[in-house]
Amino acid sequence: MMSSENQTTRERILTSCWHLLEADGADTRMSDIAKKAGVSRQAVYLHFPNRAELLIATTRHIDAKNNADARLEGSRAAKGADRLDAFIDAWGNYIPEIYGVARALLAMYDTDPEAAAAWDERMTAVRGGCDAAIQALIEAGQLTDLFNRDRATDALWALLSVRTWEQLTHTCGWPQSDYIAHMKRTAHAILVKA
Amino acid sequence: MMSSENQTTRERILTSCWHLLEADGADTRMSDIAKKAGVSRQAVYLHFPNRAELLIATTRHIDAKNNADARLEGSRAAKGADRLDAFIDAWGNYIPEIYGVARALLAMYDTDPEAAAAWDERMTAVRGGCDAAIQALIEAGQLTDLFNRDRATDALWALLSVRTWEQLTHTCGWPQSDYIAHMKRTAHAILVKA
DNA sequence: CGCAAACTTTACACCGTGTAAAGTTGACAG
DNA sequence: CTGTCAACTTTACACGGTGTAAAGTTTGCG
Repeated sequence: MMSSENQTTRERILTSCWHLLEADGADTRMSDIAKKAGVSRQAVYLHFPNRAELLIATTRHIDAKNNADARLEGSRAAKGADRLDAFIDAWGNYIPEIYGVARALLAMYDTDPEAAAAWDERMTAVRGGCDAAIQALIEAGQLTDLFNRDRATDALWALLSVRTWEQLTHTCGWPQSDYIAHMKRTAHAILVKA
Repeated sequence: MMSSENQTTRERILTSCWHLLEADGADTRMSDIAKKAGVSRQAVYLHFPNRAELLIATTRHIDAKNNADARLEGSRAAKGADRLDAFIDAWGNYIPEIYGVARALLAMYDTDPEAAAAWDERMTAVRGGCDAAIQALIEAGQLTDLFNRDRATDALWALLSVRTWEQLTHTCGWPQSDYIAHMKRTAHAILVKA
């Protein structure tokens, strides 16, 4: 059934989508993507049922290309506050990679339930990473008394949101390295026992 | 020219828009607003040239109803870290008031330049408030050495963003008072000299 | 009476998404 | 060399929301 040929076109659509979202922004149209992939607009619908699913598939494609799981699991060895830092490094430096698609998905969050569900799923996974980092702090006896586990996870999760990254790096123009440093400092200041 | 009658209809549209955005969310249509105001959809266009301008006018209307300026200027008397707290109280407790319109405006940020400009203008004003609070810290010799004035303002601004408020109170379900307390604690932890 | 402002009603252009279906192309199986 | 099947193209269209256009209605008022 020609799976290698099929993959090639499908992949061309995915990477076109990816690159357009990175460059042109969240309002990229189906026809733009098709054009860039060198394919008719209808052909896109042969591979993806709708815009939301295309975007979702694109995130998965990016994850695969970036070994996302490996990058985000790399922090497992570290203990206590070191693990917190490792997680901030891993996730904080992964945000730029997915930012384009994230923006597009967020833009349709209010109108498209499928897009909302896809985004929520991803963010839940990130929250899982936050929780693991907090758990490591607890095990090392380093978590402030001011938070229980849930609240500490919420606080870290909010701190590391894509929108906060967007504001500091894009709106305020902070270099990525400054963003990472600031997040580590802030996370320590609010979460780690003195 | 019947300015009181005119105002009445215009105001009915504005408050309808306001309440619908608070209840139904950011995807409220022009026709919904018209219906709620007891007026034809076309009549809305007699008062506002387009959706963006209606939303902008609605924020101004809300500001007027809430004495926004007074609330946000109330912190002027306080000095140093007290002023920081006063600003967090004022702005943090004002966010819920404008959240509905903010969401709608943000939703069209990517597609409508007018909406983007209006939002940016408002957020610049908030940044001004952040800057004044940081300035108060500097004057009291209480700002950490780790930040210069600009960076400290950026950090506070990002911390107090509408989206972070949204995530903590809506997604995580924090009570408003917990949000305020957490923001004060965090702002102190990262900005105020020990 | 007659004008004018505020509004209604009807109609339509525009855009982007998604559906539907008939036509083209090329590989490969018998 | 022929028939078939999958991948893709082309054309056409329905839908929903925004915004424009223009003719009609109501009401107050000089």
